[in-house]
Amino acid sequence: MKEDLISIGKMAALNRVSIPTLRLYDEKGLLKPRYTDEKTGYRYYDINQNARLEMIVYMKELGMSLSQISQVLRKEDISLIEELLSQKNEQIHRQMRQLKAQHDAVERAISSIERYRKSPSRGTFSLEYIDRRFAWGIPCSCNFYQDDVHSYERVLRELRLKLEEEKFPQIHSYNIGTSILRENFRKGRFIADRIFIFTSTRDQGDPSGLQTVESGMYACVYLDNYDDEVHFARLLQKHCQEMEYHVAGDYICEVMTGFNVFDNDPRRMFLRLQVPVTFQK
Amino acid sequence: MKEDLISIGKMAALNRVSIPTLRLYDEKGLLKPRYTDEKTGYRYYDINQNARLEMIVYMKELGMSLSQISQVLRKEDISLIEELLSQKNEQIHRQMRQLKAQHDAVERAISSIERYRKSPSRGTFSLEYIDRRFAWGIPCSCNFYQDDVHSYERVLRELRLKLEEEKFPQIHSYNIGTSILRENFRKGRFIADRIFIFTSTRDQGDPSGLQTVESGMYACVYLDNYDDEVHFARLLQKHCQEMEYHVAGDYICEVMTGFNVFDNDPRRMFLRLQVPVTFQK
DNA sequence: GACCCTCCCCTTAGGGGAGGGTC
DNA sequence: GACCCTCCCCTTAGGGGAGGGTC
Repeated sequence: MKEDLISIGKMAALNRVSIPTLRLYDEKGLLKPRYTDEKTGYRYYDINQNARLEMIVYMKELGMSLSQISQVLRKEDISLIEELLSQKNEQIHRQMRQLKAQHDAVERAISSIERYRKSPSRGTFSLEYIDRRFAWGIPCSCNFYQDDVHSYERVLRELRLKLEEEKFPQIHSYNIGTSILRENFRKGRFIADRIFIFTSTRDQGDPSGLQTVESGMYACVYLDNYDDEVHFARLLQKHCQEMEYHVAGDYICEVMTGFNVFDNDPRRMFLRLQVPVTFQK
Repeated sequence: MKEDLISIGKMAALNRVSIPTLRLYDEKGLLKPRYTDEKTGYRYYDINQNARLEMIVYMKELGMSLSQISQVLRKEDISLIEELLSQKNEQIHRQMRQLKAQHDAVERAISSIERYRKSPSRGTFSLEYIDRRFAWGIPCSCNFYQDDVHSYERVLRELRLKLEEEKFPQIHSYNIGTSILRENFRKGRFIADRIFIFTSTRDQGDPSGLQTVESGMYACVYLDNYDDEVHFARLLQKHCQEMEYHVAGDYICEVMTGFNVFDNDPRRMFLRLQVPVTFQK
């Protein structure tokens, strides 16, 4: 009988677990040594306890927590295992979706930084083809072009609140845009129309308010400070006149990156002002 | 100036984080309040600190740890962010692979339990078509049919050790098999040949020793205790003779489930003894 | 009265000691 | 001399108090 008993070190080596792990399992009641010396406190395991330890290791591989494992071992109920495994399966699916969303967000962040690196200098005009985008947003509750300096941030907070209600994941990783209606822009009236995020794909359950921003040629100007938006928007408008571009849609101010760690000035951002244009042939 | 300062509660509500979170960020130096009253300890934030808090929340969404975030914020180095994001991307891929493996293991466990529920009673003979399987294993270092009672477990441990060296994931979730060469089985000589795991797919990097177990008709018998293997293997052999099956390959003893929590007897398992057969037409 | 403060304890699954006995 | 013991502290990112001051 006695020769079947093995020390904690042997038991640990046999099953490739650590000694502290076995002590923890003893404490939690997951695996009590067959015999514990009352005087010395030495733990002695029966070699047949390997099977139980293997079960524990197996269930841990399945991603079960120690308390779940201990439940299963106490009740010896196969239905309970099945239930826990089904739950586990759902949890894994949730984690996968989350990981996928996180991956997308990281990818967005990386290309956003890359784009920032290669951004043209302040005041550069461009004429670019921009692919179709999708936008989700709300009307601006106040005109931040006129109101006080914090009104833009209030509007932004309203948007974020709505996004959270709609359960958008990673809400900080989308480009933000604000628009001015075509007619207002053409006449130099700065009246904020909508605020929204751009999302290139429509995979997140397609919240009802998703709008399409059509592809096309856009006249753009780049800048790096929010305070200069109005000034450069006027220059953009003049630029369109000079180049004889026909303004074909609403003006958009797009924040190209959420990253502005390198500067503590919150008004400093990487912006692209843009307006869709067509040409007389 | 003063009217821009807001209390911790306001700051928390504005950014939808908790008050303890803000206290933690203060302590860790991630976000120090603009002003802290020396007498009362009250924290007062500047409304412009929202931007920094948003950055922190954003980086957390990307899955970065607080210490990484604090690094980034201290150094204000965009290359560091890019590096961390690339690392993060790799980490996400690792986690995805791991999650996938865990999912497969859980699925295996669930169908294994389902199969156990529907298993025929002890001693039932069957003639089944078994699809092609893959096996990875080692020769048995001793003949556990003859040696002492623990020799099977020693051989099993050797297998597990090798599996770990080969970096098999979730090594407890595969069915285990042991084989006897065809000639030995036919002549009633119980000499253990190989011990291995069955893996239905060959997706895990295809370790070199992977062998194919061909599909075909198998004569089988089910039982629930390891100690009865030899007895039922002989019955299986006799059964083949009676039914005029031609034994066409090696005998295999397959452990159908890793789950034996419902019984503390380690020799109690759900087994299917099997041998491939052909027929005289 | 609502808000804020500083402790302090709690959560997972162990790892890494120190200081002291035991095979 | 190698092995084992019991504390005790440490890791993440906060959450939930208690007990006591503050807007």
